[in-house]
Amino acid sequence: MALRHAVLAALLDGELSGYQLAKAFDVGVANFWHALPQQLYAELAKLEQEGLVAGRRVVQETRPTKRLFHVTDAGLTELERFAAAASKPSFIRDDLLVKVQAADHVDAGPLIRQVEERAAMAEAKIDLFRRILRKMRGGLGEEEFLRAGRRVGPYLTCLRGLAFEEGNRDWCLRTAAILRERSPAAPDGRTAAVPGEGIAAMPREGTAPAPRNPEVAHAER
Amino acid sequence: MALRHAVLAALLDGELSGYQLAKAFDVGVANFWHALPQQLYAELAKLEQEGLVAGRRVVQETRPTKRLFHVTDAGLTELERFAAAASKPSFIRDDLLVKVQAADHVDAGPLIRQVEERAAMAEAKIDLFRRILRKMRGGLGEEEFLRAGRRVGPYLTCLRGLAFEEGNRDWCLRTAAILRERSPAAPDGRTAAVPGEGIAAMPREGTAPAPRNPEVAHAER
DNA sequence: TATGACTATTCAACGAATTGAGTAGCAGCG
DNA sequence: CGCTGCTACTCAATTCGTTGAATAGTCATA
Repeated sequence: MALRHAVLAALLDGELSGYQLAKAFDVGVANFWHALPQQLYAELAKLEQEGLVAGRRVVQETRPTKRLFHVTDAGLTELERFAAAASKPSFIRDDLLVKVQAADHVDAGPLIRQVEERAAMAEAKIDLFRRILRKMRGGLGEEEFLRAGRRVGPYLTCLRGLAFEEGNRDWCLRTAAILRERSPAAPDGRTAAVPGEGIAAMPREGTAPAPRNPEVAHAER
Repeated sequence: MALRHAVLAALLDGELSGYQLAKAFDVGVANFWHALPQQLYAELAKLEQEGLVAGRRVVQETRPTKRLFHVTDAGLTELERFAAAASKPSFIRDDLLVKVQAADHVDAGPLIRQVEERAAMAEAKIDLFRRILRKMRGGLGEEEFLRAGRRVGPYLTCLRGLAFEEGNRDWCLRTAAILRERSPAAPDGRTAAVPGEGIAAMPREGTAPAPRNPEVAHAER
């Protein structure tokens, strides 16, 4: 139930069309949420029905007519309500982490390549975020802007995005180096996986009073 | 289509029941994916049908009978295939970031409280991750373990989780401090929001050759 | 001796997200 | 002149994820 609020938050800085919104949410710049165009159009329609946003039609000379949306007072009230309610914890969902989790059972070559690719993507995002931050604070220094700037919300979320991508890059580079070193093969990848057993991955530590192994009989299937 | 692979990856270190799997995926320890028990039971059933995992029934004295699952050869092959295929970029979805994005339009008090609460949660996870890492590497130093340890996949993903939570904590503390300083009110929160206009949040920079403002006429609704 | 918490799983219903396709005019390129 | 790509949006199908509830025995706590 939070896409709607993400949309409201994104519209706070001025009118946007569904299309512009989609750009903002799609490409890397979605540093606080992610969504596809179809979802956004659908959400805008719902928000408009409920009176939380309002749109005005803008006819253009050379391009298709578009509709620019802005947050209404009711929308602001709803955002206020949302902001005061409890947040659910954020969680990561990342293909690449799943693959690294399985790293010891899987061909290291392609994995290393993907981790390094991801490092490069992170680097690109870091550059982008830095540019955006510079633009937002205008001539001011960061501390100054954060103390006195008019609108710091987007700046703060962008800072989080920056730190996230820096963490990503650092971890990817280190991980790639480690996997490369462990992988006895050619410098550009290409290895057979070394199976390797043991050492529990997940903790499954005694939260309960240690179930003193109540297993008794085994029947299959 | 990656929950299945997350399950396979989690089962690599030994048999788990749906329930145990749910624990691992639910509480903080899901440092590479997140899912609810119902999803996991459903996914296990599908995986079993497709022969990617196999379960054996374990009758227990005092507790309900459970089924322990392990990855089959076909499952390993599928993981291998997955690991070699392209990854989709990871994205963040976080309520709290949405709220901070709207920080300038919203009551600062509850927000600050939530950000600080999140910092504390991050701290707790940091402790947990550090304990897990220590346990995984046994007596060895980190570098040593990463060079020579048998199973580094889970260690590496846990390192990412640790760095993520450290980033979370640092950002939350800084953000809380900034919002507190900007908020003219009592030291424990309670402020009226300062509306404030301008400054574009999203970049919407000229990716296309600068649409030289083709707006012409406005009609409403 | 209730009470609630844990183990272990299943079912149903709903809402959210992804996939894929389609429309249609304009701009720039070779 | 045809091609690709951009703006701007819509529709349908399907899968994925969340919410809520139920069952049923065991164990520790008050």
